[in-house]
Amino acid sequence: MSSNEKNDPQYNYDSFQGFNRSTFPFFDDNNPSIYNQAAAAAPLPTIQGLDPSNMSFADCLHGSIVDYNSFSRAFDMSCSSSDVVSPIDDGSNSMKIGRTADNSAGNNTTENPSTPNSSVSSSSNEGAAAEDSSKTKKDKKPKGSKDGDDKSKKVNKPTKEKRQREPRFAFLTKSEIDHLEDGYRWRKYGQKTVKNSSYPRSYYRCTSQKCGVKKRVERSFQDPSVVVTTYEGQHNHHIPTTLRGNAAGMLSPSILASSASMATSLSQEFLTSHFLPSTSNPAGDTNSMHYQSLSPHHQQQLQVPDYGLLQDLVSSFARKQAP
DNA sequence: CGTCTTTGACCTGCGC
DNA sequence: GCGCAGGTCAAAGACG
Repeated sequence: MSSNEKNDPQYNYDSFQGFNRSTFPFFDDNNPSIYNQAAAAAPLPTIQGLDPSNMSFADCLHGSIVDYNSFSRAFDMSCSSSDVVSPIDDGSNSMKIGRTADNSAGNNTTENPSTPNSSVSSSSNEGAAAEDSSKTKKDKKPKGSKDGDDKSKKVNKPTKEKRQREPRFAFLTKSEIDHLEDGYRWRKYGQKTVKNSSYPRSYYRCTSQKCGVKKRVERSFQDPSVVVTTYEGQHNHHIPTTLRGNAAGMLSPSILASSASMATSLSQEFLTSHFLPSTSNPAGDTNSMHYQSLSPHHQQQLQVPDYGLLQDLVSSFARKQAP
């Protein structure tokens, strides 16, 4: 955790990799859940450039379909205001994402080769780099070895190229479940305690080969009922069909439409989700991330599921979209 | 047996 | 340069 993150609640945030009505189940016109009904009480805006009927949350994560920026701009609802009080602005939950320097360097090393991020010019090389990186890492000394040479080998990667972060987006979810199903399969590869937080941060990686998407899951220190999920990178594959359980179908609009129970379950998880993207970065940094903050008004309402709040957010979005 | 989680060690980047 | 904190690795164990 860097001190600047403590001081700046608006963490650098990269381009928001997509959004659609299906991201929130109640955006799904076919979703019979009560949330959908509630949301239907007021017309929902159509997000520019999106086909709201044929995208899933996974599509959103896949991120190759839409212009993220349109949504990012749309949801830039409080970044410039003075009422920014992030529920994750306690330092404890802050990501180590204040790496604008890294990002601005425009280097490429690891991560998902499929990213459409135009800033990544050598995607193929990037993918290769990712594999090489993992190989070299695996070549490192066995645990417990004290050989200094091995230690140097462990860092057998290009040293001049700073690590480039994938586009990331985070959202808050009021849920008792830490690891929310999103349709993809994840392998947990690490867990760290976070400074000033009693809740650990878990690190997940997509289990699909050649898919370097990662995500971090942690609980908000200030509001333990809120799960902060941060995705990094974009999937270069479809949702696995061999998921255990029903995760693969949970986020498919068509299945949502045919399975009220699943839809309801999902809706509960996402009921109080708040996507907090922002493109307010004046430097146009494409590899940084802003954790958009909620206004006190919204924060207060975050305490309880409130359809009105969701509509509020949507309305705010609609206003932003209006010319 | 394959997959996933746990967990301590190690690496990296940043601020001082 | 040093220390801190975040991020990652990979062996070991758990689980189905």
